[in-house]
Amino acid sequence: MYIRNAADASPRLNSLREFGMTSDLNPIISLNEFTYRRRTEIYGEKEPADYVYQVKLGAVRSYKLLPDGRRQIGAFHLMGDIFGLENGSEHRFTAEAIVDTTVRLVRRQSLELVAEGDAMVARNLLTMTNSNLQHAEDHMLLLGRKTSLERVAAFLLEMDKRLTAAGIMALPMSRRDIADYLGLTLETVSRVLSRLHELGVLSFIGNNQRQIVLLDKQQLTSLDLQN
Amino acid sequence: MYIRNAADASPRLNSLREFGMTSDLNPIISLNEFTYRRRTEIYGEKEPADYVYQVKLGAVRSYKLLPDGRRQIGAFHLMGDIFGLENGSEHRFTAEAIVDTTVRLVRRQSLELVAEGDAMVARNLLTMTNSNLQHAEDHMLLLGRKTSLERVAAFLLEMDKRLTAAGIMALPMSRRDIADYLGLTLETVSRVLSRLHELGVLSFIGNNQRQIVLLDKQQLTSLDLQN
DNA sequence: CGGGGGCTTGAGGCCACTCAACGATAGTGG
DNA sequence: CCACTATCGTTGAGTGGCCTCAAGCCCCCG
Repeated sequence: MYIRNAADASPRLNSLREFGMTSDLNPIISLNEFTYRRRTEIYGEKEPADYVYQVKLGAVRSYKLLPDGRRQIGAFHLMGDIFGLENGSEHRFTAEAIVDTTVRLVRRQSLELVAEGDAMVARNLLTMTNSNLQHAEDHMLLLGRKTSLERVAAFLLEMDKRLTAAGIMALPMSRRDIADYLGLTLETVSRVLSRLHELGVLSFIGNNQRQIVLLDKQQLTSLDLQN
Repeated sequence: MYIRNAADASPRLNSLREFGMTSDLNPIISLNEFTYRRRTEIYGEKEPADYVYQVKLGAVRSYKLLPDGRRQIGAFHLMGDIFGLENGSEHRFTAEAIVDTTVRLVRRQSLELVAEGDAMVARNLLTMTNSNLQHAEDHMLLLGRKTSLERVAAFLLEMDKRLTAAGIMALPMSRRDIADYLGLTLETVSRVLSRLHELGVLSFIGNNQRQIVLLDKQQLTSLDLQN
């Protein structure tokens, strides 16, 4: 997918700061916003990585596909997360909006140009790449060696840290998304969640199966078998 | 593990170059060699990351352990590979010599100091971290979604690129290592290799089950279901 | 109100795991 | 040099955890 209408205009230094990609002496970089409707592609695997994105509102999934349709989601990007940052010139994942999502975007080239002259920015790039790496490393352990129960527990704890407000965790993603993130099937995810419900570890709000309250995080933690 | 006797001496600019971590104007960094016997730990998970390593001779496995002993190997480091490069101050894997292994090592601090002043070196650090990230991303797909046959095929092709000489691939690692890398059991790995042997895709040299000739890489590739 | 997507639950199956036996090899010590 | 032992690899039999297939419900949305 190519950016259709990034011809918005006025670059804002404020936003760049939020991007974590600026220090005081930088030239101004063009920075735009764009909104994607739910279930639309932001970029595809192997497309040129011309832009770097930050989620302003919404949620994004990054995944790889096998020829026969099997899907592995490598990460969910939530409010504030930066994604699409590749070193090579091509994206290594497909990125899709899970719900209607507004992103800020910067040309990769501008970013590189700034990084060239500003050690602080360059350092931020490295730090970000490194935290992506750490996440992937932890996820390899989960995918290679954990049971379905441990995977779901780890998922709930991860999401809890990232999107719980007022004790309620509002998941933007479907059971299938969770399954493809955890290397399971959607039925298995559903069964495990039911089991955790029966165990009194969590409970659902109203009839919405995506709004969850974690009643016993300690038990969840003990189920996960952390690192 | 801490470096016991890195009191060798003369820093060599040559080696630093090989390390890919120098350009012409750098100060000289102390660079030492050290040899680890097979099955000894080079560093442990959560130990301070004081050194960065390069395999001069031998092979290394990097892994995470769960409390009950389940192991996930994140990467094998072969001749020329650099490992132990973390952004944070702690190692995120345990690294062990698979066979007797000689490494070059640099203090992380020196490296950072040089990177500070030399954009070229800083760039190399980012590139290296990024290729580690790419490997981890591909491995997540393998661990989350591929069958045992596809995993072993992918493994063989990966190793073939890295350590085949004169048509013969001499694996330094055991079946258990391979299994823990691929998220399988050693028995499954052994069975799949036997099957590939029967299919005429590969053959073993002599009585050594670790020396393999790939007879039909094309078929292997089609078994892998690449990315 | 009709249709489709999302979630749950049940029944049955299969792929990889577990447990076990055995042979071969390499490393160790007398 | 040889016996001893641990490690490594293969193979078979049986099990089980997760997958597949299927049905049914609910909710949202057009």
